[in-house]
Amino acid sequence: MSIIAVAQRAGVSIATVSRAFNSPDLVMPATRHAIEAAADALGYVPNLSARTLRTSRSHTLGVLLPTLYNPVFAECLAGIAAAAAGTGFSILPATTDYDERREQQGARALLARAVDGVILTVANAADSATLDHFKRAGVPYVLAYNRHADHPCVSVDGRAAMRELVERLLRDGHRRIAMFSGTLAASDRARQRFEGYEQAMQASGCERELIEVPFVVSAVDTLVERLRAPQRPTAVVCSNDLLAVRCLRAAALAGLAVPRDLSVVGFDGIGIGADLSPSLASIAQPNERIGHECVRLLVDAIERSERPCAADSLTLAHELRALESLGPVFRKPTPGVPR
Amino acid sequence: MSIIAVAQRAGVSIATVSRAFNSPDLVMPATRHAIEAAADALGYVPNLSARTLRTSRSHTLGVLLPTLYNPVFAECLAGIAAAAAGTGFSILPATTDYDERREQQGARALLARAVDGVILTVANAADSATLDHFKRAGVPYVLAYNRHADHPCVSVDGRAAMRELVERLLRDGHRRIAMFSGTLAASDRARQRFEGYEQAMQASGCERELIEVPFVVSAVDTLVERLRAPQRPTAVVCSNDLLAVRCLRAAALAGLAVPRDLSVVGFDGIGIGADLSPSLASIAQPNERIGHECVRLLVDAIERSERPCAADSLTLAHELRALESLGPVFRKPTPGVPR
DNA sequence: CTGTTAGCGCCTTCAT
DNA sequence: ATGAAGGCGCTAACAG
Repeated sequence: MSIIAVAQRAGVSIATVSRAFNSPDLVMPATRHAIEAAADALGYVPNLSARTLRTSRSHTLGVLLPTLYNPVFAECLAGIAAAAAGTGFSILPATTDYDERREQQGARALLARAVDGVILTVANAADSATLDHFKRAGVPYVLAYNRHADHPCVSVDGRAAMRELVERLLRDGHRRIAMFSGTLAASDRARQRFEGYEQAMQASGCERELIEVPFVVSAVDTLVERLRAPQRPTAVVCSNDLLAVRCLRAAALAGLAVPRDLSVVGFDGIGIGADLSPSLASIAQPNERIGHECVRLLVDAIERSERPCAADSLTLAHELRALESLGPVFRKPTPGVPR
Repeated sequence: MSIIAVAQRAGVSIATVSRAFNSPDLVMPATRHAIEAAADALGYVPNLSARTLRTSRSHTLGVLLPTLYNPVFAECLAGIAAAAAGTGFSILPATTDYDERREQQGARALLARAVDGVILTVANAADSATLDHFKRAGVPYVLAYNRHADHPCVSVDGRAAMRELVERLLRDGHRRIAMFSGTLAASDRARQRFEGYEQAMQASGCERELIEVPFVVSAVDTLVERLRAPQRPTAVVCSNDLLAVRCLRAAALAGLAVPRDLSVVGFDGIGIGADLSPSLASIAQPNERIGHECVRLLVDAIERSERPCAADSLTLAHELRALESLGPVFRKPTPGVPR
């Protein structure tokens, strides 16, 4: 079933059929209708490969994300998929598992598939071989979650968000506020969030405490130990929700009630957080919307035969989801004996 | 950069270059090497669209899943993506949000993209317009999670799994075991799991209790109410982990300690379950592996120009993950006053 | 406004 | 074992 059959049935040439689909206003309404009628009488579906071969436009967006095991990215991908569906682009997802090599492989695979653009999250936007790769190849791209002045990004201001959060905790009476994070070296986002924590703490004169755990590893044990010590924190801010969930668990294992003895706040706003008990307070990012906006930015640029540039970057609003794990105000803890 | 440049540089015809890539044994080792050398000296990457246009093989697998907000499917998709990457197929994901219309749309979109095969999870394998659609179009497909004698499926035996679980709970001394499920009409899997529950309960002579909640809705309230009643269940088995998480929350809100006062077991084995507190007991499905096997089945068939058939179906082993929310044995509850 | 025509890059008979 | 040549379905000049 090709354009030819449609042309014959409609009694026009194939060029007209092509035009009727691609530049409808270039063809007389009458003939256009005849063509449309013929097309769906025959169940004609344009052949994307032929079109791609001819135009070297694949109408495909590559998506390179760290992992789908973190709901943040799954949610973002859902947003991307939904947005793409509305634009006639399809998406080609790949995950990197936070592995530099897999990131490169993924990039190569996407390039081989001739994607028209790429949406990706990298470890360090400031210095990413993968990013260079796309840049060199002239492939339009947008970063999701990463924030960097030199690249087009769709993100929230993690630094400010974390600063505000810590300021609020300080206002609530907390003094020993620790930050729980994955390896800072492995993620510019975690670093930016840490900076926000650092700034607020520094301004307050309170002592900072960073509990950094090697990536992926559960790290609950480290935390339990820390939470059992006499000078334990009264609040823990986490660089992401998955860590915050573990923090909740560590608190339970350490015999602390959340939020009575300890406030816990995550970052990301993954959906399941609200269903936990205590429900997980979090600095929520609009994950789905981030996906949407990435697609919009990218597709807009592509359709103008351009590439998104740093100036197109979007900072979306975050929202402190003050759920149960964030205590209302801090009451002086029973010293020594928690629980 | 096309096959022509490679041919010139290697001093052979384009036909030979094509063969060197597709049927290496048809060309002399010497010329083959020359071609390979030329190819990667030039950084040649075959043009998939041209190949697809010529062979009408897109080397793309459609993936139609209910949602990525449920980690089960995100995990499965990760498995699919990983497996596909190893086979030269790429994947084209779409989600349906459990909506019949979106399911149809998705199917149409995949068909329009000329996917070579489809991996999907439908509401009811026994009667699915979407499935018919693919069947009629002659598109090879494999069902993930669904189980039905007439279709190729990769799944675990949910009925048996649930039966075993309930038998174990009965052995542990539980008598009032309730099942917590989404709308049974909306999912054949939930129905099969319920059947397992039903069988075991019936055999034991204990009274069955199905707590069915409308899809998507949080349903915590319904459950809290039920758990506060005097004749409350001592164990709740859930048709999936997301519901089980809500059950955990409902228990907390009802003032019940899990597992002391109530055992809760989910279904699916989503990764985050193990990090909760109490950690979520669950009948774990090998989600990633389900994805892998779907790809394998489908690709094998496609490469033989066939379609997977019902006889190819795979039943993978499930595993009862007996984590904290499943109490060791049941101790008679303080009647009337829980907590 | 519509038709004719020349490829896009590749695979695949058919010869040799 | 290799080469020559046709055509997959479509778009984009170029004519008319």
